[in-house]
Amino acid sequence: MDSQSLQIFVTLAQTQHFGKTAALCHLSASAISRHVQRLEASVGQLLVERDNRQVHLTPAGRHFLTYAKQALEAWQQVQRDLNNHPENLSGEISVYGSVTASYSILTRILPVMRARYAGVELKLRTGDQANGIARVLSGQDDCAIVAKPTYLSNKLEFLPLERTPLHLIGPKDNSALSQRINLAIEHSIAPAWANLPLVLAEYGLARERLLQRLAALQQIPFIYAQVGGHEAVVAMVGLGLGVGVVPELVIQHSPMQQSIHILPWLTDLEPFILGLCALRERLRDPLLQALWCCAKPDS
Amino acid sequence: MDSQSLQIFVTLAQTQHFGKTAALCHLSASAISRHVQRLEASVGQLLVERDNRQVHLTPAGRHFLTYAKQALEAWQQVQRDLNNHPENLSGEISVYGSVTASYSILTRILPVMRARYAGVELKLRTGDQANGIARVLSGQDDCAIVAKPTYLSNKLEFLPLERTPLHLIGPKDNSALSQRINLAIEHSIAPAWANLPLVLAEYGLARERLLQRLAALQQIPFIYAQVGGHEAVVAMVGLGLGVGVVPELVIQHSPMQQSIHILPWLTDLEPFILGLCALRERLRDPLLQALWCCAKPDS
DNA sequence: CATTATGTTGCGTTTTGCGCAATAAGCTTA
DNA sequence: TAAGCTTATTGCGCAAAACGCAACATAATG
Repeated sequence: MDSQSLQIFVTLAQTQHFGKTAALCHLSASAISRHVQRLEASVGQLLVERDNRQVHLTPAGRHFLTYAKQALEAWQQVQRDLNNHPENLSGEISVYGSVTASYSILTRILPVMRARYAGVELKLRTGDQANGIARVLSGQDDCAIVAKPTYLSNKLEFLPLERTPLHLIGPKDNSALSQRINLAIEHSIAPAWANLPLVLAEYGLARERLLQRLAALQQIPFIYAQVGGHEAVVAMVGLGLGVGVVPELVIQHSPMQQSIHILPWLTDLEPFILGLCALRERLRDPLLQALWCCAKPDS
Repeated sequence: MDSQSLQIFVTLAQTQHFGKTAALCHLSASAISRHVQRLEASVGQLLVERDNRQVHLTPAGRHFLTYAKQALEAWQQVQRDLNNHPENLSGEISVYGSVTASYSILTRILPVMRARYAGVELKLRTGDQANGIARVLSGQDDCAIVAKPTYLSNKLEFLPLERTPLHLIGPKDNSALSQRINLAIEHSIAPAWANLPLVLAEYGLARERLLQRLAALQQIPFIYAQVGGHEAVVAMVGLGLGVGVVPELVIQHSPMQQSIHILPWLTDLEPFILGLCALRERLRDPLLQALWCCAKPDS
């Protein structure tokens, strides 16, 4: 028995759907399936009636659900008690991050913070994710959602939260560029980087990794445009202006998702590790600690 | 959070000693240490004050202990509920196994059975472990504690419970045999099997694995004696009559433990997987099911 | 009858957990 | 004070568990 499996079971009971549960729990459907199977094996009883079309709880499952909810509640309670969350804690923390990062990460953290510390105001500042570390170091913001850089100042503390791969994307329209790309893909021809207009972030990890990689391939890139933020890269690529490298999360949350596609080149770029970053010194602030605790997996 | 870690924490709180906790939980001390560290990390609070000489709980640890006990109790309760243990279940089950097997495995299962089903009488029959499967197949006993054989009849169900390596043991006295062995070990000489008196079990997995292995090495064994049961092998080896192969568990529980030692040869024999074995057909009997549930790890 | 939606299974890869051995740190004894 | 013991922790190699992907099975839908 572990809290993750219980959480999954409770979610499944709510959604009545493996796929949706998988999305909510950041796992694959097969992982959900096996979690439930393990649970059933450990109690020796069928908990969920699966019907390939709809899922609903068995009587045993309903009983187990009340247990699971109570157990999770007790677990959260003991965590609150031990960190003796001063629920009258109040104040303001500023969090810096890209729109996308806020979307995917903050949506999980914010409700927990709200519930535990009604008095704490989170001030969200959005901008290019690549600026995050600088803004934390300079004290402009209390913490930031950033990708873990290769080297990290030891003044900073980093809490890893999510991992997302980097993809090379291209436009999906009927432009000459698209057709050239598709032709190359169909014939499994390596891309001609010197003729492939590149939309790059002005700075940041995605830019570095792409350029390093091309250098290693002894290719000279044709940089068409440099923009601030991955969201802008997706937008420009979607408009057919070139190809670019962005984290998968940005693609998933982009309104232009339909206008671009992932190209089968450079598929082994090192993925982004997204997480919270703050000055180690500042982490002694109870407000930041509270945020840190809420952000931790298995909160 | 998982039930194993909670159980470990509760045990540690009782024993106040990592080593003893490790033994009780069938783990190494380092594993215990890391379990506690994980727990502390997940609640963000020191739970145990370690002093390299004595361990005692912090205030947070005492609070967590009450939680852990309740959580484990609730978990056991929900398992009982779901299997709707008929506490007035009564009857008799016969369990066959060697003295050693009973010692190491039944001591864990019996208390649980007693607590849950006061009315069920467990009849323990001891004998050579190697007979277990035959006795179950012939219906003489309801179930047996046996080592998992290479091939298992599909009429049988096997529930793995413990794993214990096979060791080659020799006498520790000052006999000529001991001296010859020690000399060979000191000079890293391979054993001369043809001159090394072997004490073998009459039949069973340990015998098979040893003989197969020697055949693979193209060695002709000098079989000095064949006896029934691993315990007897240890006894004869302890008396200085030869060397033999027995599971580690048998050594640990043998009164002759001081008279023998493990030889550094044949160290990679496939280990024994000890567990419960019963006829699949008979497992529908609620009494056997009850025993099965109590035996399961994480009961 | 083909199609779509959805849960499960096989398989290769990654992550986690474990034991062993070395280490560190306190207590006891000479 | 130093040597010896006891006991928790850490580094490292390895084995088991968990995960994702893709293929599969099955039932509702058009």
